[in-house]
Amino acid sequence: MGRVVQEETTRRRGRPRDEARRAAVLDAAADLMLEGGLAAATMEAIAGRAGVSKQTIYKWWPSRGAVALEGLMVRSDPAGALPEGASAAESLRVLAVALVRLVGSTPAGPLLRSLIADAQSQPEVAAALREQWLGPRRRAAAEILRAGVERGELRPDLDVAAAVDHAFGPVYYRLLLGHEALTEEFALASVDQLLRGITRREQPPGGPGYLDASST
Amino acid sequence: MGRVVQEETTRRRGRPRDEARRAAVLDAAADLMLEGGLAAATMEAIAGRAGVSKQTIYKWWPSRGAVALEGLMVRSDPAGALPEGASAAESLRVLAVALVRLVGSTPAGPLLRSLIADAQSQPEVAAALREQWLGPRRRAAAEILRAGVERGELRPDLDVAAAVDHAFGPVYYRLLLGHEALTEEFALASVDQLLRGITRREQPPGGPGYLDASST
Amino acid sequence: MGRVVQEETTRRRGRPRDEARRAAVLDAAADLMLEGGLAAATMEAIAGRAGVSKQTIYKWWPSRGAVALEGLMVRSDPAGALPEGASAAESLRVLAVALVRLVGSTPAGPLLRSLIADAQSQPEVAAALREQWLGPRRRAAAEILRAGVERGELRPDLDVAAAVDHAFGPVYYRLLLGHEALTEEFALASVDQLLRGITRREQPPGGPGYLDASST
Amino acid sequence: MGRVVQEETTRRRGRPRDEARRAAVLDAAADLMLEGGLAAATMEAIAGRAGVSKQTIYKWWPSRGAVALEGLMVRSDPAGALPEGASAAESLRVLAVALVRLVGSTPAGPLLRSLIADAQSQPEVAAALREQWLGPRRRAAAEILRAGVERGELRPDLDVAAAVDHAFGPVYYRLLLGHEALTEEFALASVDQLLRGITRREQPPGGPGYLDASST
DNA sequence: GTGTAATCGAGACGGTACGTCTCGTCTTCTG
DNA sequence: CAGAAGACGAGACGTACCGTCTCGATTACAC
Repeated sequence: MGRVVQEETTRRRGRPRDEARRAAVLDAAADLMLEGGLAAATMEAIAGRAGVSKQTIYKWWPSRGAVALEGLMVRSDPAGALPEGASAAESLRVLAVALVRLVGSTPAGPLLRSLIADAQSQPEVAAALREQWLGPRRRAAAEILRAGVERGELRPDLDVAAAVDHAFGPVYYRLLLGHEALTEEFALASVDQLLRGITRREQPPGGPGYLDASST
Repeated sequence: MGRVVQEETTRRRGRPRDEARRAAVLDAAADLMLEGGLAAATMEAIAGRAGVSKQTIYKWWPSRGAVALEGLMVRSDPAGALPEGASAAESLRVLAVALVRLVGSTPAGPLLRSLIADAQSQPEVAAALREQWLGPRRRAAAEILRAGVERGELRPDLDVAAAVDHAFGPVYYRLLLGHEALTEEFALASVDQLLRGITRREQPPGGPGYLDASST
Repeated sequence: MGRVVQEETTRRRGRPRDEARRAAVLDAAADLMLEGGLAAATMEAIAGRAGVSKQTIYKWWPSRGAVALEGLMVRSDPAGALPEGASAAESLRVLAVALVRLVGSTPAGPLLRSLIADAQSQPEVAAALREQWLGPRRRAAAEILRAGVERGELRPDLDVAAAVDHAFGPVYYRLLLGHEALTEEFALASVDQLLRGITRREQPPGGPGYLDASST
Repeated sequence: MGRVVQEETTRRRGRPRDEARRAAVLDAAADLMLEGGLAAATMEAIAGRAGVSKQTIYKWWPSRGAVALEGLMVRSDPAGALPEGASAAESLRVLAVALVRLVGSTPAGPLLRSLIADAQSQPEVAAALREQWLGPRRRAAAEILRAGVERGELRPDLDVAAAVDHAFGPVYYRLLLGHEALTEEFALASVDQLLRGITRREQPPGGPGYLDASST
């Protein structure tokens, strides 16, 4: 009945983990990345800022990347309610806007950039990032697309994985390269651009016009 | 019309820069990044491998990022001949394939990943990367798109910058996140997906079908 | 006449101290010092080896030195029976051989070396060592010498404290520096060398008087 | 002819070692041991006090013990002139007084105590200490004794190594245990006590023969 | 029996120092 | 005088113990 799993049946021995410190570490890491970029978020700085010893951090996280990843997961709520019964198009737009808001207005942005940077040289970070961050989000988007195909909204020959890349790749591109501002309009334009190519057309011009996306 | 700038007019005094060493440094850096990832390409390792003193490297490059950037520029030839008189669609496809080949089959891939990682914490690296790497490539693509608009191939209300992001963002996304293979087919699919949305349609289905891209 | 103080008059409440663990700690400490030198006998290692928590050790001993000292006292039996009515010479020889056997063939050797090492930087250890270990032994030796003087065996102008140092100093010297083997023969030679200088002679010796040394 | 080995023939390349820093490290280590005992002389404290980075210390010395040993050697001048043509007795007295002055009035005392403490758990320190500190001093004393035997001053059946222990062992004993003051008078008394037993006598003594001790 | 009080294991925690690593600067000597 | 060789200060790395501090479980006396 209870949706909360009974995980406290076997009470572990010894002094229990101090959850306040766990949060302090995650906060400190996020703050430092916000302030000075990820180069400023050294283990020693995190420990100092959090008022925690380095050993405590190493006890619970294997690397700086793991701290950042957990901070990222904590700070990004579980996907935000997708509207029930919405079309694929509408659902994708919600996801895109949520992503931009998350990385643009919360500590999750610097955290995510930090993680992707670390992932370039640390395969474990890359794997964790794909599994814990990217995977769920891509699966959610893929599910939306698959449902759209089934409902006849989208072309039946759709390459779902590629479509997800087309929708969100441009957002990550701007996030990491910074050559242009990462706005909600841009994210919506990316989704709409995708939709223009994959929407099933009996009645062609039902989709949004290219630059009208933000006006929707 | 010579595209090579006359840079040797004023012969500088003293011993001239040893170009052989310059190349050795760039080679060593590229090799190390290929072998052990960018974490292996420390300044000391580069100096040792190149048979050059650290000081010589610092003399000519301000940071490890600068070395990588120059190595990247050296290794990526000036875009390869674009077919004269080709359509915007064809030109973009050529660019996309060239990009995937470059980052997928040459030392430029690891170098580029390294640079983007460093750029997350070093604004100078980010700026240099945008100016020297991204800028020229985006300008080339933008020019192609603008020409396409002028020739009436593409919609007149096209947001050129966004379109460039839509064409190449997915490629960088896969390059950096590694969740799916970065193939030429995928790059072509990205371009085609873009084209489907921005091609001017008197005759609607002239563009390629979504999954037929690679067969073109 | 009972030498054991009545210490159990006021039975304390609560769970009493577990004497088996007390012994386990002392054994573990001694074993570790035997095996890996005193550097191996960390508090954590002792606790682990003894199957006891660190807190239990800190409850009963203030420092590692205190553990070692108690281990040393436990392992060195109460002086061994000195022969009744023996001469000062014979008694000293017995003490010397007992000392060498103790430090050479039992865990007391490493324990003692450990304690003296710690005593160099921890005054409390030094004090405890002098009071509990060195003091009783030196007093026993001094008493033997004083008795010898009174019986007319030894010179009346004997500096007892210095004589004790001359008899046992060389033994500690070899124990700690390890430049030569610490054998029973050597210890006996040290005692005999002392005796040759302090034994009362029928005809006063031509050599230098014992306490006149500094006036030379 | 020159007794100094030509060690600079092959000039090494690169920046030469900074001798000022070498001295600063040795001074800092000695100072710290004087002030706070050897426990205060951590590598980090030495580095900080000397205004030198830790890495520089580790570059030239393998361990804290090595630093202390070199400081000890630097601070104890090469034996001080022994009087030419002096008797064995006089020479030993000079050595003994020099030793007490060294360890009692200079930083060499704490340094030596530190080294002997470390030697208890680090075999390399013990070996270095025996070879570089104890060896030369014991050899000098042994040579004095051997010369005394040859000149007929001392008994021909003298066990030289044991005699050296008898002369200096008591000094180290008091240095390390600290149960009594380590004065020059005490050191002289130790030497004289030894001499009383090993000086050749016109009329053979009634006391026990030097090497017969263990047969008693 | 049922508190009540101490002991004990387990282990989290803030610290300090360790010895290593790489960075970027500097100093000297060699070609 | 350019450049290699490399010494150096700085500072983060990840580890090891220290000594203190919760916890919950256990044990024995006292009521």
